[in-house]
Amino acid sequence: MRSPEQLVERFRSEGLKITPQRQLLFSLLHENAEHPTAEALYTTASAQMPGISLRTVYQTLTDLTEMGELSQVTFDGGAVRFDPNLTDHHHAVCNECGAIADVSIDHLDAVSISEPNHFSPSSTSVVFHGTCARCATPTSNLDKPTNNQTK
Amino acid sequence: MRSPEQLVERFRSEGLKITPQRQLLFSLLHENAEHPTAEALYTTASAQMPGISLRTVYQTLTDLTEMGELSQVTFDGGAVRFDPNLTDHHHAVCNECGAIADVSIDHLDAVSISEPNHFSPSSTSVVFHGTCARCATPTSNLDKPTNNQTK
DNA sequence: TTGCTTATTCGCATGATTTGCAGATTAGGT
DNA sequence: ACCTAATCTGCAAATCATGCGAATAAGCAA
Repeated sequence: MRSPEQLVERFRSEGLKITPQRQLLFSLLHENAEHPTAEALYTTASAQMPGISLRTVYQTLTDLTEMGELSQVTFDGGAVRFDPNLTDHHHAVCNECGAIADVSIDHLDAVSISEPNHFSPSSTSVVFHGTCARCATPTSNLDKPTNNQTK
Repeated sequence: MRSPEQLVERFRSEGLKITPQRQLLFSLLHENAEHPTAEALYTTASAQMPGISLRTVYQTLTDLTEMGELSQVTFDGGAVRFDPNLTDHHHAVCNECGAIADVSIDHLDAVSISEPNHFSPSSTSVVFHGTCARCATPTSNLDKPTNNQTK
């Protein structure tokens, strides 16, 4: 996703309005690597802007997604998560705390479908499930995030 | 998933009852490569057993999943799909018709997470999006399945 | 600044999927 | 045939997401 400033430009150039709600969401999403759900963003946004509607959060997220500024990902049937990282990347989901990390992958080009399924892939997504560094460390079980997993 | 006969044995040995509803679902799932949703199974089951409850379908699918006889997969935020194929495999989703095919993957062992994310993967899942053979063939646009995609 | 036009916001209703619950039913053993 | 626990079923309810219309406000023009 572009910077809030660039998004403002883009919205203006497309005749869309710059509302405080949108500006807040732009900033909350900017370089956000937490893959938040709409609800999570709504909670955060509400703290800074009491009264903002969950409907508006969904609307803005949908708009940004349609504009290609945001991508949506879902894991294990939970709620949709929003990812402002538009670079080619994949995900690692922690089985313990549910945290989702962006990961780059080596040698993905070597991967191919075995048998002749006559399927032409236009995109490939890889999801790792496992234990994240924080949960793997027995020491300092303090500051561990609670399980964010939806399912 | 094991054969209906083997499942009957397993259920019996665990003190579970062999009901006609369960037997029907065993047979509908056996070697089913369509990755059906609970609703789809309910529709098919209802044709053969009018009156069967959607709740029972969900219950049985959940039971089989907990027994490790079935796995659940979701793509693009749609409804959960059930997969009786317990072998190590991955999926190809058609952007046109939404069909989901099981695929085996070559050289997956070569894939690794780039940077030191200190993440220990316990499992890896790969999903290809693209065009399936049937939708790629301009001829015989007859017998094409309608779009099954949930989203 | 004032006013106008129309995009946006907001709240509520609705839809889709899934699970909880409790009473009715039935499989399987005695 | 009878008992008892497992199962089935229907309905309520939870969760997540979208449609809709009325109220609001951004951006432009005068």
